[in-house]
This record gives sequence, C-alpha cells and structure tokens, in this order.
Amino acid sequence: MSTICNLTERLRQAGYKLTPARRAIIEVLETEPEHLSHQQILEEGQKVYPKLSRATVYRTMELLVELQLVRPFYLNDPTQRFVSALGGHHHLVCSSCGKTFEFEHCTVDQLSNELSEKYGFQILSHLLEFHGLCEGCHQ
Amino acid sequence: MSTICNLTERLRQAGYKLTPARRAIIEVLETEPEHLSHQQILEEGQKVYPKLSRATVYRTMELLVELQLVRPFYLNDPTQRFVSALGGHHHLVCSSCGKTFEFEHCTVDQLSNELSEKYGFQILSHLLEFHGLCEGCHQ
DNA sequence: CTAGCTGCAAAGACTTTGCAAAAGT
DNA sequence: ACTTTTGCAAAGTCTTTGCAGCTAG
Repeated sequence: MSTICNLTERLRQAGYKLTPARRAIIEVLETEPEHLSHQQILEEGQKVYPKLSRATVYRTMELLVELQLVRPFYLNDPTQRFVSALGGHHHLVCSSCGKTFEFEHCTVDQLSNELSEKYGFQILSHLLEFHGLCEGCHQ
Repeated sequence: MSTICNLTERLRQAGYKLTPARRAIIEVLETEPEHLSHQQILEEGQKVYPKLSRATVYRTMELLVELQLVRPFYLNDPTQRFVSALGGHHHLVCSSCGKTFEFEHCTVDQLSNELSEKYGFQILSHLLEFHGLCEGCHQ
C-alpha cells in the first residue's frame, strides 16, 4: 500500500502492542499491491507468520480503519478491500469482465478544496472510479 | 433512482418477464432515494407486493447489474447498495460518523474523455467519493 | 402451453464474538 | 506482573442455491 508510512510507528504511538501477527499484517500491507481483501491479507500474512489467524486479520484491519490508517472500499464484487486512508485512488473498472486499471493523473484537487470549504469537511482521501466497458468487452 | 429510466422497458426488451415481484422492485428503485441496500429494497418492495421474497430481491438486483442498468457500490459499511449504472455519483463521506452528503457539481468530464481515449474504455458512469471528517467530527 | 420465475428453506460464505492461553510492555 | 492480544471454535449475519409449484407471454 504505497502511500502508507509507518504503520508500525502509528500503532505504537497510539498505545497498541506490536505483536508478530500485527507485524506480519503490516508487512503485507506495505509490500503488496493495493486492493487487498481479508482473505488475501490472511494468505500473504501466513507466509510471513504461519500462526496468523483469520480473526486476527479482521480485528487488526478494523483497528487500522479506526485509527484512520486504511480505508475499506469495494470493487465490483462484494469483497471488502483496503486502501490507504490518505491520498487518492483512481480506478477504471470494467463492468463486464471486472478488470481494473489504475491511473495517476487526477484533476479533483480544486474540487476537493471547494467542497472542503463549502461543507466544513477535512478531506483526507478520495476515490474516483470510472465504470464502463473495456476495449475487449465493448466489441 | 433518479437517473434510471424505463427499467421496465429495458427488461422487456431483453426478453425477461415482467412479474409482480420485478415490478415491485422497479417501483422501489424508481421512487426511493439512491443508495438502497438489498434489505431496504426488500422492505420497501413488500409494502407494494407483500409476497416479495429476499431471494428474489437478490436475483433481480443481480439481473439488473448484469444488464448494466444498476451498479453495486458501498459506503462506509459492508452493505452492498445500488446506484444507476449511468452518470455520476458524488459523495462526501465522514469516516468517523459515516454521514454522507451528495454534491452535484463535478469536474471529471474532461478526465473521463482522456481516459476513455487512452484506455479504449467506453465509460458509462463514475463514482467520486471524498473521505474525511465532517465539521462535527474533526473538532 | 412452456420456459422462466417465485417463495421457501436449507446450504454456503463471510464476519464477529467468547474465552482461556500466550506474549508485549 | 498485568493487560492486551491471540487462536480456536462457535455463533451470527448475509448471500446463494435447489426445488416444486406458479405464471407471464
């Protein structure tokens, strides 16, 4: 999860213990690409720390969400996934085959500022998804 | 679901039967505000057609997604909800209390065109969500 | 008529919780 | 030491499926 930094440090600062289970999960989040589901985090985490249990993955991710270090989101299936709670996430999702592309260039900063002002919101991140049919699927 | 039109017609054209259960669900979608979950669709639908079953709600929504008439999405809880598969959806979501605001003014059209060209995508809709802390929660 | 739909209930998948043992600080 | 955290297993919730009867076209 590229834009996450110092999860370890943040946990410690918040007064939580750094257990092997949590270290394994953090290592997965910091190493693997984004969009990880609980299942994927469990599988990858067990490669690092085989005793890791599913319940701990759920509990740890809940904790990280509470601390606003990651944010849950969903692609086109009903599986909860996680992204960094900071910055932008930009997806192009094919409604037909489910393929997902990421793009970087994003033009919502000004809009973000306007909304921030208008609604008194402190905006931490955004998600911009375009849905449609990819090249292969609309032919 | 304001931007949906003629769900009835689209179903018929696609060769599906117009049953009371489906009519009830469509009526709910066309009457109620957006962001409906299966549970809400069931409850509202049963006001129109009391025999409506949960399984049929799931099956009908799946059908509407397949036909690209609606699209599933999620707010900050793990409940699948639906929006029209056309046009844009713009949310401002508080990560702390979960409150959601909608805004209309949206500036991603040009970006949409660029991406469409660059990736060969036929873009049908977009979802733009800003996440952060609402006025009440960041004080 | 006849294929497609439905409601029910059971099965399956996913998520949460209670608890005793283990481990970080 | 002492409290938090863990893994296990059970409970709870949400979603899907099988099937016999019903119904729209």
